Amino acid sequence: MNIESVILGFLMDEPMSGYDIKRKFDMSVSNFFEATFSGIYPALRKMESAGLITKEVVIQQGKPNKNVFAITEAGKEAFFAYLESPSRATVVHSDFLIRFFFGKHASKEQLQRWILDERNRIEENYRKLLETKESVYEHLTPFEALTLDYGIAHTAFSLEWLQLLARESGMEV
Amino acid sequence: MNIESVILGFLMDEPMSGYDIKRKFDMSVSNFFEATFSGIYPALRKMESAGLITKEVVIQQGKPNKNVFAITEAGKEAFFAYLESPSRATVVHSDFLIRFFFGKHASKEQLQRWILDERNRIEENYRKLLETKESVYEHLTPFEALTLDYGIAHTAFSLEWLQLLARESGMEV
DNA sequence: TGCTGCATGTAACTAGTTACATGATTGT
DNA sequence: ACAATCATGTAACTAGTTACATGCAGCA
Repeated sequence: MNIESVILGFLMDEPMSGYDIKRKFDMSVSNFFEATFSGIYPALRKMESAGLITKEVVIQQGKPNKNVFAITEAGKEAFFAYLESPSRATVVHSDFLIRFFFGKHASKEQLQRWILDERNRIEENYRKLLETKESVYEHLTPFEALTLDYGIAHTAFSLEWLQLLARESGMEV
Repeated sequence: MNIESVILGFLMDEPMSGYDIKRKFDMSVSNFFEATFSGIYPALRKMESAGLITKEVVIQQGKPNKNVFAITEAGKEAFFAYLESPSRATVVHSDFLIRFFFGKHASKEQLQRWILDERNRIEENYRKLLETKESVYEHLTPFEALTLDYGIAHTAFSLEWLQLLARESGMEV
């Protein structure tokens, strides 16, 4: 999976602007695939050149104009080709776990800071996911809803383990 | 965290060759940071130029010679500077969850394949982690042992959820 | 007066991956 | 005969990130 496949997946439902796409990323798959504007805009341009999507400029009043992209037949084929391609293993990059692994070289203050920062990040994510669930859950496909639930369960799991790691490494929690 | 910081962390304990370092990656932090030879060797070269490590050629009988790298004072400082630097959020890249999210566009056969492949990967990882635990657990620092236990618990969690996702999306499991 | 939201993009860089390339030894 | 282990590396590429750059509308 790369950013292009995911954008094509979004455009399977409805045409969107780069800005819409960014919001869609943040509200749906950001827990297992993050995207930035600097990744999205060049990707859209490239996909337009390749004939996978078409651009239409929409004039708005009181807001900047926007480029709305729609998927083409070639784009749909590319998306289905992605679904057919062999799936790849999940990749995790955890700075927290790397640091914790080397914990014997760290001061108690450093350890405490890492745990606190990580907890804050996870808790914020947890709140965000619950909020998303409340606001859009009934409009989701069963698959989308399940990935959201998975995200919530995963966050809860991480939080519990973080607490365990804190306790076991002598932090007062 | 980048590959250099992790290599420095390994070399804090003992000098190692690129090959040793690769094995160390695979046996310890591969669940939250993967590395390949093509990443390790250039990194070692760069770190040697920067004076963070020194190289010593060790002649072996019946085996190729190896370049053994040891951390320098400057290297230790760089490692401690890493530990002091602000920690970064965990990044997950899950092809499986992206595909599952777009499940409404997939055939039952595709879904089944994705779930099966993912299960095989997780189960293999689970076996690997248990094996690692059996063979080296007593030689680990408490921090290393805890990250290993976390990995095992996390794998179990993923497996349970995978089963749930399979059931909920109409797969016979 | 300043912040947030809407909206788009480029330039320079970094950090990796994939594929290629080699070769001896040990075990099955 | 073949695979696995030990051992090192380069070249070309990809896929992103960070920082920079702009500007209007609406709200407080």
